Amino acid sequence: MTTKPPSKTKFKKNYHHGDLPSELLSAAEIELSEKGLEAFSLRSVAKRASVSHGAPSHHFKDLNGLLTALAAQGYERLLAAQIERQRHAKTDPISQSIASGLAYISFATENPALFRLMFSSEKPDRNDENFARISIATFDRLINDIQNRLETDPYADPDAMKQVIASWAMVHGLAELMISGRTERPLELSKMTASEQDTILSEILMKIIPPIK
Amino acid sequence: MTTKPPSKTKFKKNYHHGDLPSELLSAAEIELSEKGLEAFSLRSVAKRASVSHGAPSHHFKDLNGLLTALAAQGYERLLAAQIERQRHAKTDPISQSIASGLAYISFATENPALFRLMFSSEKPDRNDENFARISIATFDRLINDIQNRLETDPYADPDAMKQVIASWAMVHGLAELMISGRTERPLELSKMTASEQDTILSEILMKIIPPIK
DNA sequence: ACAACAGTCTAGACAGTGTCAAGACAAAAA
DNA sequence: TTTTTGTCTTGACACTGTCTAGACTGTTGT
Repeated sequence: MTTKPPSKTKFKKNYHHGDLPSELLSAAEIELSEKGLEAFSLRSVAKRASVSHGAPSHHFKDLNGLLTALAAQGYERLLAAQIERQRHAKTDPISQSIASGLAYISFATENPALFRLMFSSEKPDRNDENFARISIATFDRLINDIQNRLETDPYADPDAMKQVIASWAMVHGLAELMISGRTERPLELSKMTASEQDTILSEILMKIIPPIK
Repeated sequence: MTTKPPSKTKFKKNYHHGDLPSELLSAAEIELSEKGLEAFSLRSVAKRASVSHGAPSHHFKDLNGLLTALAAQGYERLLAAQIERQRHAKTDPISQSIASGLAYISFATENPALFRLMFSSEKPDRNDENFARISIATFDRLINDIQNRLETDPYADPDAMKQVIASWAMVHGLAELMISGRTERPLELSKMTASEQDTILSEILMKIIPPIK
């Protein structure tokens, strides 16, 4: 079983050093996507990173601490995906909103366990500085998109804020229903190509775009 | 500690009998709402029902088996709450739809852990007969509501089906965002009375109602 | 009436979990 | 070189879900 040499050589990985924190994070992400949130285990993560079960505690306070960091990293990727998708979309406000929504949904369907960790779990510590900052940034970006579309500041105009919440709820709910398999029966998205799916999803999302004002 | 008499008397609860299954279910529901889904434990449920840790297995296959039954029971209550709320609402199709949505949201905020178990967890067995039947019934009721509103059959009219999904996603997403505390900062619902909240929520839900056709 | 049975619950064991304390080890600082 | 600091391992603890064997109760069959 001990195929690994005694690591006497300085070339070998290391005793410390090797950036264990980020190694643990990527191991955790793989574990999360393979086993799902509810079967996620800190000890498996440590094992996957070829490290003892007690090692993670020196870099993350807790199991929840690691999950908090993982979730924060997820928000960064979600945000990046939205920006990237908007870059390739038309520049009018509606196209930009749709692009953002489609990216949100893609992120959810491609990383369902991570998405649940970010939005539907009580495990991440919402008071964590990093987590709070980045998750609020996601919301602020949404506010900004809608502000461009409606040409009013949602924080000043209550009806605009309702539109913001409605839009977010719509996108978020659609993502949740999709990753829990509830749209498959009525929509049969799995029988379509990716671009056909985008078309359908865009049409659904358009339902929340107010008619020409 | 053993304040309980040896239960030699036939009056005392029992050895068997006493409808342990339903006693376990209600104990489970209390545990679920007190500790949350992620800290839920089968052994605590057994303890709360004053029964040994092995007892539940004779009535529910699994931990997941018990949670499946609990979730199914949740769907029944959700459906009942919607029907009840619609009974007290105006009879026009739009008021009926809004009433159904508000009941959905109330259910979620009053039973957040149960709601998550029903919709955002992989623990319940979706192939369970009872679970599948009742969860589909919930969706069918939604279909029916929208059918009344649009006067077309969503299964025949793709655009109507998109409207169905959009409406469901909206309500579901709003519920999810609320129970994860994400609407508090923008809406400050906790500072309002229940009826004020209903007004705001209704206005948000109205955003998905298509304009007079 | 008594015996056999089926249903119900208990009790103990097992592997797995997260967390904590004590120690071993390597690299940097003195 | 010695000390100190940061890093990781190891073992223990209480807890989890599941399985097995057995004890007890109530019913059925004769």
